[in-house]
Amino acid sequence: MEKNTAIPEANLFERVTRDRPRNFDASSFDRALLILQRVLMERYDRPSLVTKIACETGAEIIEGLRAPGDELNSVDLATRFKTSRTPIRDALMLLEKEGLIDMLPRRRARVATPPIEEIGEIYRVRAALFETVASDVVSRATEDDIALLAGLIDAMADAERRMALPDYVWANVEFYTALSNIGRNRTAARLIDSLLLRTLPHRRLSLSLPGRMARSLKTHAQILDAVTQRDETLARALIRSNHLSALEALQKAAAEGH
Amino acid sequence: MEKNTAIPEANLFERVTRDRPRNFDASSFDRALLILQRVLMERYDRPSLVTKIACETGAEIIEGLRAPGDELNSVDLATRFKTSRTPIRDALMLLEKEGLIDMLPRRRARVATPPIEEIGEIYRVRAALFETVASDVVSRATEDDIALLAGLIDAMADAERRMALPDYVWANVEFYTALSNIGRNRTAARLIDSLLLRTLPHRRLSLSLPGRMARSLKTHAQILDAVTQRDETLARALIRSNHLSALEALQKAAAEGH
DNA sequence: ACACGCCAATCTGTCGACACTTTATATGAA
DNA sequence: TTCATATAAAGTGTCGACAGATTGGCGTGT
Repeated sequence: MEKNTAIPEANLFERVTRDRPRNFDASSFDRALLILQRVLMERYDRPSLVTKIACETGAEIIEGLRAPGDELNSVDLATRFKTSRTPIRDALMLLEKEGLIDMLPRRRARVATPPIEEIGEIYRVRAALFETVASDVVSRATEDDIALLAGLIDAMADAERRMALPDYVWANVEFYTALSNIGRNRTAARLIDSLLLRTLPHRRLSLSLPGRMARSLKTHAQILDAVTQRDETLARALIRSNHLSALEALQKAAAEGH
Repeated sequence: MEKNTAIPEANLFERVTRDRPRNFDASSFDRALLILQRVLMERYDRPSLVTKIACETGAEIIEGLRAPGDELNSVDLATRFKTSRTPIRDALMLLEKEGLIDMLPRRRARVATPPIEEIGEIYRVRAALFETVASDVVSRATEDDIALLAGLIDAMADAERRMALPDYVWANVEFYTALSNIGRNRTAARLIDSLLLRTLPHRRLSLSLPGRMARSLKTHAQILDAVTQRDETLARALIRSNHLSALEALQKAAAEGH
């Protein structure tokens, strides 16, 4: 965030999107935006100013454009989005509720730096939620649903072949989203999405370990099989297994790499 | 930060608490306040104006002082709490995130009226979360923890003997809170609390069915036994069973009674 | 009596302002 | 130099105001 103590020539802030770094992945950013819209707007259609700001800023966090610990200055944001600080404040409160930022009273908001054990909790809670979703999916999935899931597995396999990490991640997210939809449990889906948000900033770490992507793909294909064969127990076990290995990979990568 | 420019005859709103109905249960209200503080403040100590308003208003909803569908007028609230509308708005956004009220843009906030199937989702999701907590509890509970749980079971039994429905509910909540603490999974505990909030307004309906309280008590005693004997599978099954029977009772009561 | 549409009153979202706090900078002592 | 302190700069929470949207009542026509 540029201090820019000089007079803020309005033209500098003409566009809402900030200057993006060289390796900025626009399509990945848009995916992040989409998820955020789903989580933040909940009750569909509420294209308010506040949610727009929250989505944009949240996507910047998820995409790593803002690093953990970075400050979120409400007056800078206000000038950037050309509004007053009131909507900014509301948007930041939304992001805090989603665990993407921390707000302490009278202090600037900061991009969240979740302790490692919280990450573990998130994965385990998400696994538990997804197990119940899986039960519903197994009992309700239609032929069309299964075809849809199969298509997403193909997309994941394609990304894996190309070793395209961001593509794989988002195809994976789509797969889980599809499961959530098939399960028809809106409450569970909302919580799962919310938890997903908090783990997305770390996704690179988790999947970058050698062989992790291939293993993940294999497990997901097995999940699809289990659903197809209406094997609830197996589906649940696979979902749990995948979450726990993802967590394990993440912890390992965090321990050695970064 | 008293501006004090307000009208001097503000004496009418001197106390923040509104006029309570004849059957107002102050101790129950305080219990509700406590839970709300835990959920809304998350990061401990943040006794801001906003959270205070949110807790007070949320407790009014939980205690049934505001019926589902009731309007929450921000200017009325502002005069009542002797502040401007800005903190009121923030507080209402907090309550919306907890599912206690619905806010549509440009429309007045209303006390939430969750559809029956959402209640079902909440119970099932909560059951899933508590099952994972139960696993942790079984493996980590110390002798002291078990003694604490036993004490809470006694309190529940006492309330059941006296047929004191509110006392039973809050003892029950304390029991679950104790389990959450023993489980040491803050993420799960936070979500469980949040889901609890949404079901509390309906608690009377669920427990008022004849025999329901006795059955609930029995199940909880069994849960304690399972924890004592480190029987994870049984503990999980009992927790799930209790949630599902509570849901069933609620649906039945809703179908016939109200 | 009812439906429809206009009007006034009310309420919401946003704004700029202000007092107080936190953070950064400059100053001085060891 | 380094540390502590004072002072300036910047930021946050809250306020009152305003424009536009929403609500509910009133009259008109059928």
